[in-house]
Parts: sequence; structure tokens; C-alpha cells
Amino acid sequence: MNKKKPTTRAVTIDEVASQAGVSIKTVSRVMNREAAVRDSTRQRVLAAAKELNYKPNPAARSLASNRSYFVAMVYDNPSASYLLDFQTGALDACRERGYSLLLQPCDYQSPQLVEELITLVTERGHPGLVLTPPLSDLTEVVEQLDRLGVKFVRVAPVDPEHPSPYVAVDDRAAAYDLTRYLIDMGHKRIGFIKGHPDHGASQARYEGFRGALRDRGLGLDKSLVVQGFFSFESGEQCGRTLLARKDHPSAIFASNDEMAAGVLHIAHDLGIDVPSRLSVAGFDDTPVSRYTWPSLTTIRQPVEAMAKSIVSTLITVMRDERKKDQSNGTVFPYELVIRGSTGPASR
Amino acid sequence: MNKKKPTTRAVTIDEVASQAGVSIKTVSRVMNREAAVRDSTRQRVLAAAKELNYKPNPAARSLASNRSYFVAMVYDNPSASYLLDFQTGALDACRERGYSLLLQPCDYQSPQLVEELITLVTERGHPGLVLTPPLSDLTEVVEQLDRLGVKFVRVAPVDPEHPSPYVAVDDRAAAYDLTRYLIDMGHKRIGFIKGHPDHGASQARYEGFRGALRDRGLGLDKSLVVQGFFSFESGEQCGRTLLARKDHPSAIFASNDEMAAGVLHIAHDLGIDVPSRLSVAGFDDTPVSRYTWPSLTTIRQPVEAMAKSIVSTLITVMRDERKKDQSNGTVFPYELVIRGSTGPASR
DNA sequence: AGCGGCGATGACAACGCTGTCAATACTATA
DNA sequence: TATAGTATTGACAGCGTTGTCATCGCCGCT
Repeated sequence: MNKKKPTTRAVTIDEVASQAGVSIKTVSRVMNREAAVRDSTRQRVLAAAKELNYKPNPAARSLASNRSYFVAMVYDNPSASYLLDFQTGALDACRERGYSLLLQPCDYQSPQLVEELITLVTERGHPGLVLTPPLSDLTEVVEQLDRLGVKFVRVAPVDPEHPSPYVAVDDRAAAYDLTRYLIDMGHKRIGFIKGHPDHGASQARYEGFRGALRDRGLGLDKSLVVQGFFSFESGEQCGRTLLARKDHPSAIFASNDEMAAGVLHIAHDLGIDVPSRLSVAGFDDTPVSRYTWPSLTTIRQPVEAMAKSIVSTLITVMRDERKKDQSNGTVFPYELVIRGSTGPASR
Repeated sequence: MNKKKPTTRAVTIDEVASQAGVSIKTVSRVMNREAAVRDSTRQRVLAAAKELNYKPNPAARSLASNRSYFVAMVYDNPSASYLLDFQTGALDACRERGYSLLLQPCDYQSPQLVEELITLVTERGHPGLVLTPPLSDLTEVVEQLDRLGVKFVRVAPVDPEHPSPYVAVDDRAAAYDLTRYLIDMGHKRIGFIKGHPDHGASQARYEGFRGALRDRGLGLDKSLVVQGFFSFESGEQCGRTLLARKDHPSAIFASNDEMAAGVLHIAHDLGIDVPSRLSVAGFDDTPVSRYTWPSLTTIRQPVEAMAKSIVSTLITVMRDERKKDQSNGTVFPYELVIRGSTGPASR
């Protein structure tokens, strides 16, 4: 029976080698998918490895090769659900390729940021880095890492100029679509809560918003645009600002779900019914968007798929010196999710 | 052709040794906090290490010592905010001790669970494991891991019998307090939504609820107790059940915040005002509890601190530094957080 | 048949650190 | 001052893998 009792002792390469009747070096070649191995030999080795349930020892591997089998996710204070989704996708990609995921929380404003990352990189045997927003937009960091030969990829960078690979959604277009939807529901005075100014997406979303107003022939009323910081509290504050006036906007588009939740709170406080007297929309489709009352109209991003994709790319970069002519970015589709927090403008 | 990028090279132990004028073995001793080093020597080595910014190479370390410098967090589908909080605390403890955190999502119902964990353990050089609920309650898993000599700790286990270290809060007492608070607000008919039956905490919370009713001389109306599964959707469903009747309870205690959020949704749907006609309470004080309207009365657990503490303990266990007579569990304090979703019973 | 070339393989020395155990430097005591 | 006993320290051999380079066949070609 193949039901072997699980053992905690690892099988070494020598055992596989003698089982297959080859040298350990050949086993190593097979395990690393190197080309120069006769196919019959490869099969024999693979069979032996499988039978013995051999797994290369990662410590020995990275010691000998000075390579890393780690991907480090670098983030600063993300929303919990974003982190979870991203991790799930990243872990998925890692598992497929036999890598592990490290977590590197950090402070994007720290002057020692690059230094810290370098420390991480050298300490851990040169893992690849995944820079999530807003780190993906720190030009100086990106350039220094590049100069030092650190392999990295970026998530949702504003500036796709840098040749490092990235994933993103078209924030501008998404915000445009959502705004147009609101306009088409009859809203003429729409409040906008900008996202954290250090996140590239904030600017893009704002531009999408303005673009839709323009294309629909509505002017931009600057007094209806307020600066938020992606937090629930900032959403409350902005909501208070926008809703204080008697002639408050009939719709508010917040640059993320948490701020939209804050706006809803204030609307409830003020006794403004949603959506009959006020429509509220968010962005990201985090679980939050379903916990609020009413549920939020928002934009869904395929965060998990994006994470999986970009981490997979990163691993490719770490391994192969991927072809230089390949396009460096992937843009994923978004989806407008309409829920109860938006409705036709009342008159 | 072989263009050499400026690369980051790690400082090795030899350099520190010669800088400090000792053997590499002595440096090794200092880095591992071994006792048998004269204090003056230690200082000299530490100074040299600091000056050169030396960091031991973890791969070499674990290869040579057959020890792991990893802690693996094993979890099944947790709430995002729990995961984030826990990770933050766990990472904190790891950083302090120079360890790294691995993530191991898994399916607690999988028959191959133990096998998978064993694979992880052997592949990764015997990391310590942190079992989060409901994995901490799988007796068979716990016993097998123990038998195989895997080092692990448990989070919020029902059954603290097993000698492995654990952290928890007193779920029973917390639920008791929250229930008593509701009763003291004048509620006599209180609905209860049980948590996922596979989570140990569910039972404890239910017991606390019943205990408070009993101590306050209120009978348990079984028709007001429904089974949930910790999800928002199950909360909605249970809420619908409890609120369908004309004489619905005047308060509902859900075993976690997400289910409480579901109840609020239904209450809104049915036009039942909260808290004037219905009080709703949750458990966990996740961010969700502030996004709902009204904000949720709930129980706060110091998840981050608990994570830090238990991971720190795990590392101690991994290093064999733990005194045997030490108690194996730590119970953290909880806090009753009263917000807008609960109020006096209407008459 | 002899020769160069190349694909396939193996021998062996790292990789940076820790475990073992021997060597040396102290300390207290007689 | 000598001596045993203890505290410090270092030499050296791996840990399991990969990089380098030598070797071995086998091929086609002269």
C-alpha cells in the first residue's frame, strides 16, 4: 500500500541519486529543469524522486546557489481585505513554483526604507520584491532597487514608465464608468472624495471622475471635491463636509469603500436617506461594501488574480532573465458592481 | 557580455571574526546568545558585527544547525481583519527574534491535512507551527504533530488539556458579560446566533450566554437560539429567522461581528429600527463593527498582542529554552465595547 | 581509421554557518 | 607554587545543494 507513515526526516539528494543510478549532480540538474539531461535519464530520476518523495532542501539550495526561493510582499498599512486577497493570490503563485512568501510591512515615508529593503534582500538571500501601492510609486526607491540589481515588480503603479513588470487596472476608466453611471441616473451635483494623495490610483480615479463630468457636459464644482485618505474616519469627515450644506450633492463618489462607509455613517447620522436622497458609491469591492447599509455600489478589481499573475511574473524574472522585449505590464479588467447605495436622483 | 550589475553582497561571519580578533565560532556563539563567552569578548564581537552590519545568513544557519528560523501560521479561511491583526503581532515577535513568518492556508476538513503539514515541516526545515482556530481544536492533528515531534502552539483552543502552549481569551466570560449587559438594559427576550460549530469558541460563547440568562433568572428560549457559521450571509439568514415573527426578540447577540452585520442588514430591510426596537451585539471588534450602522456593541480581543505573545513562546519552544514547569497557557483580557447598536429595551 | 565537436555526466570544491571536542586560559584551593 | 576544576576559545568536519570543469561517449566528416 502506498500509505506511508509521514516522517519528519527529509529525503536527501544522495538517496535519489543512488536509487536512480546516477550522480547527485544529475539529480540536481533534473530538479532544476536544466536542459542537458537525456530524456531517459530524466524520467528515471523523476521516478526515483517521486517514489522517495524527495523535496530539495531549500536552505542548502539557496546556500549553494546564492539564489532565493522567496518572494517578499512589501506593503504599508493596507486594508485587511486587500491584504488577504493579495496574499491568497500570491501564495497560489508561490506554491505552484515552489517558492515561499515573506511579508515585509514597512513605512513608506521612512527615510531608511531603501536601506531596510536592502537589508531584507541581503539577509534573506535576495528574494524578489513585490511593491504594493503606495510603494510602487516611490520613484527613488524603484530606481535604487533597480540600480542595485534587486528583482522586483510593482502593483498598480501610476507611472508604468519604469521597465519593471507591473499589474494594474485602469483606475481612470473605472472611475469614469462609475461616474457616468451616476450621471445617467440623473445626478448632476456629485461629490467626490479623493483618495490618499500618495497613492497613484487616487489621481487616476479623480481624473476618471472629471473626465466623465466633462464628457457629459457637467462642470466640475471644486467645492464638491474633498481630500480623503482612504480611511473610514476620513470618509466620515469628508462626508460631514459635503453633507453639511442644505444643498448637498445628490450623490457622493468616494475613492474607496471604507470612505464610502464613512459617508454612509454620516448620512445616517444626519437622517439623510440612502439612496432616495443621496447615492453613495465606493471603489474596490471589499467585503465592507456588503456590510454597510445599504450595500455599496462599487468597482471590483480581481485582486487575487492580479497578485497571482504578478508574482508568477516575478518568479520568472528571478529565474530566467526574462526576455527584455516582452511588454512589462498587464492591465486587468474591472467590473462595475451596482448595489443598493445608489439610485436615481430625486428631484 | 557578462555585465555585472552593482550587487548587494552580504557580510560574512569571517569578516566579523577577524575584525573582532576572534574565531568564527566565537562570533557564532555571540550571535546565538550562547552563555560561554566572556563579556568583554561578547562586546567586542557585537561592536564588530554592528560596525560591519553583519547579519547571519539564515540559509547557512539552518543548513548547519538543522534548525528552522521560520514560524508557519496555519489557518483556514479566517476573517481578513483577524488575519491582518494576527499577522502583525506574529511578525512583530518574529522580527524581534530574527525569525520569518510563513503562511500556510489549508482546509481543516481535508483528510490529508496532517500529511500536508508534515510536508511543510520537512520541506521547510522544521518550522514551528501556529495553529489558529479551528485547527487548534483538531485533536487528532494535535496529537499526531506532537507524536512526530513537531513544535507547535495553539490559538484559542477549546481544550487546553494538551500540554502545548496556547493563548486565548475567556470567551465564556466575555459572552457572559455581554449578555448580562443586555439583560441589565432591560432585555428579556434575547436571540442568540451561535458560531460555527467547528470552532471551539462557539460553544464557549454560547455557554456564557446561557450562564448569564440563568444567573439573572431568565429562562432559555430555544426558539431564539439559531445556528450560524460566522459569515455575513449566515448572519442574514439567522437574522431573518429571528426577526420574521411579530414578537421578535428585543435583542440579538451574534457570536461574531460579521453575523451581527448580517442581522443589521435584515433589520434594516424589515424596517426595524436599531437600537430603539432591536439591539444587536457582535463579538471580536473587527473593523466591521464600525462600518455598520449603527456601530456594533461587541467584545474586543487583543488579537495582535496575543499573536505576538504566542509566537514568542513558540520561538522559545523551538529553541528548547522553555522551562518545563512553566504553565502552558496564557489568557488575555477582553473588553466590552459598547456602541450604538444596543440600547435599553423598549416597552 | 582518425579527428574534432558536442551532448551528457560526474568529481569535487565551495556556500556560510554550527556541532563536537580538543586546547588553552583562568580560578580557587591546598 | 602547584593542581585540579572550570570557563573560554578555536580547529575542523560536515550540513545538502549547486557551480566549475574535466571526462566520456558518440557523431559526422575527412
